[in-house]
Amino acid sequence: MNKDIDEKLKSKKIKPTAMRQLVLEVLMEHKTAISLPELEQKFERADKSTLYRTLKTFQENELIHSVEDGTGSLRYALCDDFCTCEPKDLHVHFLCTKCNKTYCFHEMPIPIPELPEGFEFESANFVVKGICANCRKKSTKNH
Amino acid sequence: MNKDIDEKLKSKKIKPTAMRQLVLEVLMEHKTAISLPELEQKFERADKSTLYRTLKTFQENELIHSVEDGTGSLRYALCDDFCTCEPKDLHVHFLCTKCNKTYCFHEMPIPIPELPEGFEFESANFVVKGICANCRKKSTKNH
DNA sequence: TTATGAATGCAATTGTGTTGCAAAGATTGA
DNA sequence: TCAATCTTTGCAACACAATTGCATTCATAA
Repeated sequence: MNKDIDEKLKSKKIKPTAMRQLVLEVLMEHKTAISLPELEQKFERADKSTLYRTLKTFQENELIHSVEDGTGSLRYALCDDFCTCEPKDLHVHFLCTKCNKTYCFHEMPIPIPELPEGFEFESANFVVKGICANCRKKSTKNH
Repeated sequence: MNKDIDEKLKSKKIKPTAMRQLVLEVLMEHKTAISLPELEQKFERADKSTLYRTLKTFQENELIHSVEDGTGSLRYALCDDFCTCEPKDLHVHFLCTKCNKTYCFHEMPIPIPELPEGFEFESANFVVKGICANCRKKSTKNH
């Protein structure tokens, strides 16, 4: 079993069960944010609620964050190493309307707008939609 | 029946049926964005799928826009008079985590970030979460 | 008036998220 | 080492929003 995985779990104080190791492995291999149903399909035979609770645990311990990308299902992605899921760690996400993948733009912080009098900021969800670089390339290749 | 309502429908080329007049009336009275289940509750006896299709029609004809506010259900709100639901008309929405209302900040356009090479912008959904002015007032009153 | 298309109402289905509960597994203290 | 306890997992069931099929009703135009 990959050493990286156990260390990542340990650093977030998550008990490294076999299931959690497997889920984290999938999350690390997957370059884009993944939904619960998608995660389910990555396993031959795994229980939905176990995966669900695994993701919840990961999220509570700030190993992953979730994105409401408007596809109807929440998507989850690994946090950066020093992410503590505070406003400073919020970043833009990009949903490709062609391949339906959701990218984390970790290096692109969400701009915090000046709110009207009396409104108090807590968090934000910023999803840009369009065509990703990969799909763009494909669509212009045979042209 | 309110003259405003018929004119609004007419200007968007929507046939003014009784149902549509009623739904638009509710949308105009409601100051915040409303979801399909919420809309359903505004009527004694109205069919879900009719309301659903009414909202779809309104949206296709750019009378209303939808927000994915992360509450699990899409919310709909009236567009500004000259809105054509293009990128220029995109604006920030605010979800109050206390009263669960979603506000349109029509005067606050969504900042369009510089995307990485090859990514193409189409649309965006920007939802700020926090405490709204109304809830803030309430919570500091008896203090 | 009749033929046509649009709108509505009802029932059923899909898909995602969530919970209850019992079994299995891990941990701790005697 | 064993028993008691807590955690995790697997299965079943449920809640809820969104969506579709189909028959009926309604509006419109020939």
